[in-house]
Amino acid sequence: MAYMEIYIILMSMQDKPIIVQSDGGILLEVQSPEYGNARDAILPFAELIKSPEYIHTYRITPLSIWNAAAMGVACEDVQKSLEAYSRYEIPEGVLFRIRDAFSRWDAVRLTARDERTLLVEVRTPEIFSQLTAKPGIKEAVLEVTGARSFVIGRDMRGRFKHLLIKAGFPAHDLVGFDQGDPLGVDLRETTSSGVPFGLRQYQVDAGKNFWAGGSVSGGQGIVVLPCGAGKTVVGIHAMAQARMQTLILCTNVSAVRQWIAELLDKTTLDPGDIGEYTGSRKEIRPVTVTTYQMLTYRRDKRGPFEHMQIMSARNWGLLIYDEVHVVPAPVFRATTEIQAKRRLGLTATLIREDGLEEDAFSLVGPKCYDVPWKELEQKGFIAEAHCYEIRLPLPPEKEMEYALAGDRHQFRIASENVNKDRVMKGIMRKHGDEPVLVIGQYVSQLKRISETFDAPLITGSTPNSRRDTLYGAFRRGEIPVLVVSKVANFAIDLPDASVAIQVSGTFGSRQEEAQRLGRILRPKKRVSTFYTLVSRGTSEEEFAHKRQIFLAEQGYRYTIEEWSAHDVHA
DNA sequence: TAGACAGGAA
DNA sequence: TGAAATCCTGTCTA
Repeated sequence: MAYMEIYIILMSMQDKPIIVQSDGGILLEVQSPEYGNARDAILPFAELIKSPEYIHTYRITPLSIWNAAAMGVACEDVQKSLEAYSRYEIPEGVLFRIRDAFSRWDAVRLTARDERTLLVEVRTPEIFSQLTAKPGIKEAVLEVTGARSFVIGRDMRGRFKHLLIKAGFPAHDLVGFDQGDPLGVDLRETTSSGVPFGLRQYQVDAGKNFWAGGSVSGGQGIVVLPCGAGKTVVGIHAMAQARMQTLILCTNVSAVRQWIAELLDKTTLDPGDIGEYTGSRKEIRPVTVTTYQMLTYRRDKRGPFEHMQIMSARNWGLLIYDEVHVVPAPVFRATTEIQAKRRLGLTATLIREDGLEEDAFSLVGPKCYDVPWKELEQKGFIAEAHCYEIRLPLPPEKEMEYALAGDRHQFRIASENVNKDRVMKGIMRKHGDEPVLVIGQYVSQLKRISETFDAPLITGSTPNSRRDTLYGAFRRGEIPVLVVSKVANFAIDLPDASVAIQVSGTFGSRQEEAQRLGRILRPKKRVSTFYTLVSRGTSEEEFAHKRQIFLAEQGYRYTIEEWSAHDVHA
């Protein structure tokens, strides 16, 4: 394998753990004693792309540089970090592109001019002519006020920023924000159950960064924190600092309820101050919590968005985008219209697959905070977890069927490999009396497992009342094994288990994996163990790699175990 | 007022 | 690449 070769080459050399490639890719050796330091040094300006066992690949993109620049990282800092850990000289082309990206940051400034217009100032006359020739931007120019400046309408603020980033220039937005109607909200010193409540240092820092820039540029940005690090608390903190009416957007109804529960638990707000705007309730209150689907609902494809008006139903002072990496495009479009509102995005990972990261950057805001993992590790805020990928053979009688099947069918054969059942038995024996959660993708496979192990099964068609009963019984230890389908991705109320076994994964995205694993690997007293079962030599291995990216992103180490047919039957 | 369930959307 | 989950609305029942 190629990775293995690279690994051998790396191991045979000196102690510096990274190699910068001419395409901007960064290879990081995981086994190096300097791994942790190098990772924390490059993470502010590079994004993790691949994370197989020995070598992780990061990438530097214009967007990753702008995110860094927005957080106050300078070009020299990037250069120094790379030089400190790079085994070889850094390719000149890469340095050039880093400098170029930095030079584009702050090359275009947007400031308030009067009640109806904004002033755009660009760094050089060359950039001026380049931009004003662009379709869309050209039409937006109301008046040219100099060789490097022009005027646009206030209503163009979002559209302009969007066009600008597509043209390769992130706008530095210094226009400022609407005041928003006031809201009397403070953090409580003890939660409703009497437990002392205080912000953790990194939550304070995240809040500080979000407001950095004061009245003109403070109050827009994205805070990146791993699962379980208390993103909701960061949001609540921002509300308490803003003291303005707030609209909170979530991915699903469970998250809506969770937010409301957290607000009641940790702030001085009354139930009457907080509204739930979902399918079952339509409350608009000083603090309103809703779903993205609610906003994007339309009766038929060409019809209007029927609930989008809640964006302007009140004079909101702050918008919070929970899980900002999954915001649907229409919500971004709506967000272009309301650039005068303060906006906080919360996420565990900025990366999304469809290229909407530019929208998140230009319309919600640049990244304003992420935590060095080491800090979380040292303080025990990231769960201690052991992750195993177990590779096992297909049963001999399935091999021919697999070889002859089409791509789609192959994945299913690999997923439903019956050898997995045997391996599961072994795992359960090993963990004795610990509660075990079995997670899978195909309901038919899960049914089989559920029957084999005499364990209850929860799928999408399981009514909520039965789910609650089963969750409760599992939590109390009355049920040793619980089998769940994709509901695990969304169920916030899924009980903690210290052992999870994933028997089939998805074709799907990293976000989905992130969601799923994040729920399981929540910080808890006991060390958790996570197993992924993969059929060796099948298309499943490829998808397993995607899953590993998340684990590495969250700072987890994992181990690969190869099981032979003999091991499986032992 | 709450719930259960069907149907459509993406 | 496909399967299965979500949310919303609307209707019916108690």
